[in-house]
Amino acid sequence: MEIKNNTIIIKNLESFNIKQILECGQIFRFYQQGDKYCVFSLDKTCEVTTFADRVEIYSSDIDYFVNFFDLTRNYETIKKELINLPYMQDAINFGGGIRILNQNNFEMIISFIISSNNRIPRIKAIIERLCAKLGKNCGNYYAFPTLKQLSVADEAFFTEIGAGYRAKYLYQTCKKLIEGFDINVVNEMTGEQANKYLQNLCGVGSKVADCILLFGYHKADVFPVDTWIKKVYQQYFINSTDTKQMRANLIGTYKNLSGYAQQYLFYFKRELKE
DNA sequence: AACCAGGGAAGAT
DNA sequence: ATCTTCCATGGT
Repeated sequence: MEIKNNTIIIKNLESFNIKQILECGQIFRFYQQGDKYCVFSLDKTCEVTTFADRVEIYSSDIDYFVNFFDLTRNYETIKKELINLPYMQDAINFGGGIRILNQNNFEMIISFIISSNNRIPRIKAIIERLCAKLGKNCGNYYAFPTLKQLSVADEAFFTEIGAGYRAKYLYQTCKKLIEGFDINVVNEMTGEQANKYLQNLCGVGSKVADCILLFGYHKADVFPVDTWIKKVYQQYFINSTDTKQMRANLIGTYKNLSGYAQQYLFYFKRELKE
């Protein structure tokens, strides 16, 4: 990786594929424009362009996006450790350019409450309306609203932006955060403790908690079990419907690299649907 | 334990 | 073309 002016240049394309990174289920605020991707996080944005020999990330906040794209972590090491574990060979061959983004914990909490029992295009649309209504105008896009900006929203507001029956979850959770529920103590917890702790928020069950922990706190000892992971598990492991057992067995299998394994498996299964 | 609560995509008929 | 299912969580 090198940095020139307002551009990060990445030459190791083996562990950086922007399509894979954006489409493995961890982020909702991005779109493709011709040969480049526009990506948004809080009030920041960047443009990612892939060339034959390099990727360029253009932004006025270079430091933010070095961390955001997790560029100081060695994914070769992670893949080498995982490749010998069950079903990782095909998944890593297919999606070896995946990285786990370092996203903002508050943005992840709100976004993944919206994600529950929902599909990606609709999740993206709800979040866009949320930003447009309450977020700072940053010129050609809107920032993700701050907690303070969200404090004016009532349940009807969340219904208006199309959140459906999640409206009351969002309202309740914002209220709890405004009242001082601490989302930073999670950093000091194990995945297991943090999963329980986040379930104190309305609309956050075990799966949503794991997504928040993996994408908002980079906790890799969790395993979000969604419908695609259930398919993987039933096909390759045991034909069971017990989600808790699946999660425990998968974490038992992939240990402290569970979060990475989940992303490789999710992307592999969701893209191939086989 | 079994059901329902937006809404829209995907699957089934 | 139209009907049914699916999706995570919380509440009944």
